[in-house]
Amino acid sequence: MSDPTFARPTLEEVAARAGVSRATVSRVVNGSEGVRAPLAERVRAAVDELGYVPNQAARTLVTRRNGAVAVVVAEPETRFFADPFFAQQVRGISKELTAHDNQLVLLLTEGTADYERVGRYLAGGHVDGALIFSLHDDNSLPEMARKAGVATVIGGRPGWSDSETGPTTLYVDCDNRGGARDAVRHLLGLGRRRIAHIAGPLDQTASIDRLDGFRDVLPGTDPALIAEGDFTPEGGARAMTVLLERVPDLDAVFAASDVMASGALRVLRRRGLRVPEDVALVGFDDIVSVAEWTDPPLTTIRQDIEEMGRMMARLLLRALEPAGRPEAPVVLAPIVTPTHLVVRASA
Amino acid sequence: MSDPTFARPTLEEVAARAGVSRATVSRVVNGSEGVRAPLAERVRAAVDELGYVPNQAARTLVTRRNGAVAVVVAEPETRFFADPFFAQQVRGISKELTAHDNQLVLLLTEGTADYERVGRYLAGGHVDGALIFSLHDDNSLPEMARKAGVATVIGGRPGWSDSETGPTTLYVDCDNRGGARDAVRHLLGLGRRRIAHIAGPLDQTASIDRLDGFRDVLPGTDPALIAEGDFTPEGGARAMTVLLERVPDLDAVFAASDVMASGALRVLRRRGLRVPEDVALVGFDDIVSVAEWTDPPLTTIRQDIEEMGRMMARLLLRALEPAGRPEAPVVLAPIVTPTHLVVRASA
DNA sequence: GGCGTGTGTGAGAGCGCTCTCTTATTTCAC
DNA sequence: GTGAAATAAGAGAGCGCTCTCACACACGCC
Repeated sequence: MSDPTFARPTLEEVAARAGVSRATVSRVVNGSEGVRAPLAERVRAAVDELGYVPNQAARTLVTRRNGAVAVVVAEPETRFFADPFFAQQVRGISKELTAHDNQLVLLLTEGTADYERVGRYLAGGHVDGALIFSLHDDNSLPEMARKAGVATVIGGRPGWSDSETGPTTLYVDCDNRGGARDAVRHLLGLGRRRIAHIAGPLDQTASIDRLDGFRDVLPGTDPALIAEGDFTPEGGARAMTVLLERVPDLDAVFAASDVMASGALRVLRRRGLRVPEDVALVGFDDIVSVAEWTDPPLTTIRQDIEEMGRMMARLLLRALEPAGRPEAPVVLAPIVTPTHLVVRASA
Repeated sequence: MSDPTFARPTLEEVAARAGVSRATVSRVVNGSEGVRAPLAERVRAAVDELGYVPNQAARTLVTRRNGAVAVVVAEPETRFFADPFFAQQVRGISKELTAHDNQLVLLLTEGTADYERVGRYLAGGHVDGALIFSLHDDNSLPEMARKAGVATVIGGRPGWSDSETGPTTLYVDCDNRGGARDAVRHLLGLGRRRIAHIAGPLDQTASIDRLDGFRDVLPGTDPALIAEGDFTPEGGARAMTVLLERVPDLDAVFAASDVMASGALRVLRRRGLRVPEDVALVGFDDIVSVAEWTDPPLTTIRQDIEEMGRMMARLLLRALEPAGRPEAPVVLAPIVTPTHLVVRASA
């Protein structure tokens, strides 16, 4: 199958065929200046005839650039796959990366046992940079990347302060807190007064920030109106059940994700509660395949997930650029994207 | 960020520190025989002290092995991400690959324009093998891999015959046809007599095989009872709508995927039809996050998707092994895994 | 026509590793 | 104790590429 005698042409052979030196072929292949047109043409012809493709390993060995970026997902269990959120983000990353001729190396970890493997991989110089989704308040993965001298951008605001990890930890996140405020204000505007919150796991900054936004608008909310979920439909359902037990007359729910909102919706319907008449429901994320397809469709806080993935990739690529060009100093700073309310039928 | 002065130790430096030659260090690092214990110990100590990690590019340059496998997903649009099916499969692949110290390079294509890029990448010798999900009846991607001399395993039975692509096209698929037969027989056993089928897109072999299984049990079925979906909830809903228009008194539906079944379920409920009392519904795949969470939970045909991913990786890795060892000839053949009926509440 | 100046091309080192081949050392039979 | 066989360690070439530097050759100036 993988034919060991499968000989790819080398630079040397192309050079011989075109009657020039290796250096000249290299120049043409890499598009650098200073090769006279007719010569360049002859080289290109030789490249085509031989079907020459540069050997990346050899190139990497000397340039110390891989043209590859690792996407590290630290998710002990199924969440990476269950949640369309990651999927969309990876898609954005993939698009941006391939647009700049970079490859995406996917590193999934199952529990902290895999961290060492990831660390070794990053240190091995396989990739130029890393995009890390380090959920749960744990900075060991970014720390490894730092030690390995690999540029890093984190998905989501990290839960640790900068002083721990050096000057600037780059990350891309949406305005979770502001979005949550908008959600709650919308419910308030609808005349709802007993508003509950289904939070995400509170070891993640996204969950914390959304809860903080909720509290910004409704300070001093009865703790009975807040239940913690886990960003799964099941978790949303469980949290909804708990909330209804504690506060049977609640008239609105702000769920910290669409996926949890969909779980909550099932419970509400099973209890015979009408949405939005009896209970208004707002989600978060605007994951179309979820929010538009619940019954009724979800009012939610939209964040452009795919674009955030793109931004992560772009930020990393910029961090990777050689320092030069002082006339256009590269600004490297975390990015926080705006959110906005999308009103559908559920609230 | 990515510190250019970040100097990783080389073999040479480790050798100097341990007071041995480069070759000896290499032997120790690669675990080959013939280094006396005390020396090996000294080398290991030097490796640890210096934090030496082999440079993969240099290694690849001489061994012609990358320790990386490409996962190519040819899906013009959102399906890769919308459908948990791929996600689970990738997870299985990832597990198996990392267990054998191989990396997963994810290559997503958006339309055929990207094919060329993928072809170039495969030809560039970046990866040892490729796992291709080439949906739609199109063999240009596997063909590219073959031309590039890259070992390949396809996800799902390819739609072309072997004569087109040489001796053996390796693939892993489940017994779609047999599973479909089981589904329909189950409905028949429940006393249903007007059984409809929501098929997947019929340019994919999985859809065709499932339809064939349906027809095996119910030959000569009225074409009005068969509608084509697209493996999305929306498509399932549309197909269900069409079927109800054409055959208002149907009493059972076999959907070619759980995701489509969930769309169909919504339509049924909206029409006031009870499941399973009025219409029995069977899905396919047993995607837990879908099948267990519909209302009622779906009866479906289970295939072990993650395990299939593992098998793909394992098969590829075996194909990659050096030819040697005639005493244990490596058998390389497509794999078809069994399916089985999982009875829940919907039928 | 000699000399700088600039531009285009070639020669060659070297990236970090593996692996073959050679040399040094040990082991054991006689 | 000697020599052959077995084993351990080292020397060095070379994987395919980039990139610096030296060189060749054109041009315009005095």
